[in-house]
Amino acid sequence: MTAATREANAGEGLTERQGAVLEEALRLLVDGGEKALTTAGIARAANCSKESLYKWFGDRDGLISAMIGFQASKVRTQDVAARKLDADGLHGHLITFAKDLLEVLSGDVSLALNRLAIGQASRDGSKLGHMLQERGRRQIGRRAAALLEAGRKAGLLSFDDADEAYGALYGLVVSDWHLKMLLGEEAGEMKKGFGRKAEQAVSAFLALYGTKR
Amino acid sequence: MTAATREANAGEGLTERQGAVLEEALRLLVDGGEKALTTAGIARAANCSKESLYKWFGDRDGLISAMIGFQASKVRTQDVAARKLDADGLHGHLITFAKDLLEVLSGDVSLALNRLAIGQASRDGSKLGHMLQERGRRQIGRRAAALLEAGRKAGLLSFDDADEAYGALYGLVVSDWHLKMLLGEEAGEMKKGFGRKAEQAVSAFLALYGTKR
DNA sequence: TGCGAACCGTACCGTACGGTACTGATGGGG
DNA sequence: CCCCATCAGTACCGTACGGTACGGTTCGCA
Repeated sequence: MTAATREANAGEGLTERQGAVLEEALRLLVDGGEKALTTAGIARAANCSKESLYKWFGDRDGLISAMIGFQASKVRTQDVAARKLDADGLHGHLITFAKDLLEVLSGDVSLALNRLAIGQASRDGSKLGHMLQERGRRQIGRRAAALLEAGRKAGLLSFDDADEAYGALYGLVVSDWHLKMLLGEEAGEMKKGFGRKAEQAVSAFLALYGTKR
Repeated sequence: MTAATREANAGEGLTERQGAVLEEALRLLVDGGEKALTTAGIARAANCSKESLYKWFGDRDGLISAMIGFQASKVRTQDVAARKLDADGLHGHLITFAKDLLEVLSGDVSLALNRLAIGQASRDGSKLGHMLQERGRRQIGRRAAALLEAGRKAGLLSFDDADEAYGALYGLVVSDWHLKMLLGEEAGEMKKGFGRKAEQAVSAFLALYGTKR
């Protein structure tokens, strides 16, 4: 809301100390959920004063926004090397992308932040929700778009609407696993199936959008 | 937790009055999110006393469980008529199923209950999450499984693992729309695209698992 | 008519949270 | 050596919630 919030949203301009505080806040959130994310708890866990929290981040919403921005700034998605692709290369890149996507979505920090944003979606006009999608999904979406476009340029993929193709890939890879994990299904048990799931999804995607047959 | 909770979970044994109270509680939840779901607020909105709430439902968790059971008991999924299927019939049933799935997932009561269960997933051992999946998703999943099995028996579909095929169908239909809506994306704007989305998804699914080509 | 159960409305209690104010300690710059 | 900014720690305030207790009312039933 205030200057402090705006500065936090920029993702930069954060003291190392402030980053450490946000790190501790994320740990609290992961361990105990939204209920554990109290200002007093953060101050206690991070050995700082509540007054400093309010000076740095404005209010609780600003602090949460800063947490999202801070976490997003740590996850940098490297663009795929834009070399020419053959069929095996595309297949491999798609597999890697699918595994990375499942890995990111099943990360406990990602799950905790998504739960937090979803819980607040009704009362804050989905400000956090938009932020999460802009900062998190947009990144991995761009990576996928670049990969799909490279596949099309190499004559390996055929689609009219890139968004539609990406939607199909995302759905085939993720299905309802994300929701199940958000609802509390043990992520540890599911991670063992990620490899098989990724291969099945990529095979299906290539059957739908691949030119080789 | 207590006898009251168990009775509520059974979905039956609810007085008409109690059903009306749960209806009002659901309305509060839809309108104002979890924060608006206070015992005092429910009592005020439903013109009942807090004491009655605690007598009927035990505690707040029991009341929420009763809300989930109550809502699930209202949504009865009619099994598909088990007549013999031709290709057009299967296609039509799949389209209907896809539209119904999108319609259910985008309903405001469904979204509100999913948000509530996700928000509590960290602190209640995912009790509500399991209940939501058992009572809600399981129903529509069974309907889909019956439809897919009928398609296979009619020689129109070919798959080894029914769960895998259902996962692909679900992913193609829903993609990331559910998450976007949970995060606060305006559901009204998206509903216009449901028809096209359903057709695309069913076409893709039939391209993957259909025997006719 | 009298009785008891169910229930509404409300007052009440303990607790915990968000946010503010104050005190004392530390440390760097003139 | 002093001054001032920063920050930790804590006490504090108002509020709101979950849960309980109690008085008053309605209604079914003998």
